[in-house]
Amino acid sequence: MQKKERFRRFLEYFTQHYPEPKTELHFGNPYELLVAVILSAQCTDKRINQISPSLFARFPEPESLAAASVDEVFTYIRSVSYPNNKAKHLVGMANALMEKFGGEIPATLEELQTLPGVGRKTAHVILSVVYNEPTMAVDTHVFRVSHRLGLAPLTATTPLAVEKALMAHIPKQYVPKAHHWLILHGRYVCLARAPRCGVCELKGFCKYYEKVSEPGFS
DNA sequence: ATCCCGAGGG
DNA sequence: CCCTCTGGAT
Repeated sequence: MQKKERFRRFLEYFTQHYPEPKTELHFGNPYELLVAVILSAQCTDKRINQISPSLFARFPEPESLAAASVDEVFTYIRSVSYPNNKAKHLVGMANALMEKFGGEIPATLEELQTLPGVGRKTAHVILSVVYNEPTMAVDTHVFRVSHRLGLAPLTATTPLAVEKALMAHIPKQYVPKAHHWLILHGRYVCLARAPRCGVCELKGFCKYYEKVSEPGFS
């Protein structure tokens, strides 16, 4: 099957069945989203949503977070992965927001990536969700699902390469939605360890299913 | 033992 | 390129 046809069927299916996807992280403003996305690295959204209400109540805006001690922030996020690093990142991020951007969340990839704890993936999420820009954040789900479905070539071995492969074939107006579609599919159907091919509606054009359903596959 | 919406440093 | 960070769920 042609790559173009794979993308067409992928977009068609989710447009039909999940027309308005959105992030499952809970947030009330761009600042809260930025904090939540930084915390979400190598951690489930569910856990972030469990600790974020008390964190946002104590540090409701960049000013209070910038003035906080790393030790106190740590006590709010101790149950997420890498709490020491993330506590430092959050305080450093808030200080950089205050000093360089007047407390506002910047709207360019370059500016966002200057913030401590904000790499290419997090910056793309902010651009996509907050500013609705056609950018593709490639996380572990997007990376895995893109390869399995055959939306990214096996030669795309880095997140950036997968990002370029997806951007080359997804119409701009679908990019923010496609980001969520790939994540949701990875989270609930195309699981890393035990993909639920039995209930997957996309296996008809999935390269991974094509392989695992071969007669002699072990 | 492996995975979860990665980033920073060597 | 590699390594480290490092809690909780499965």
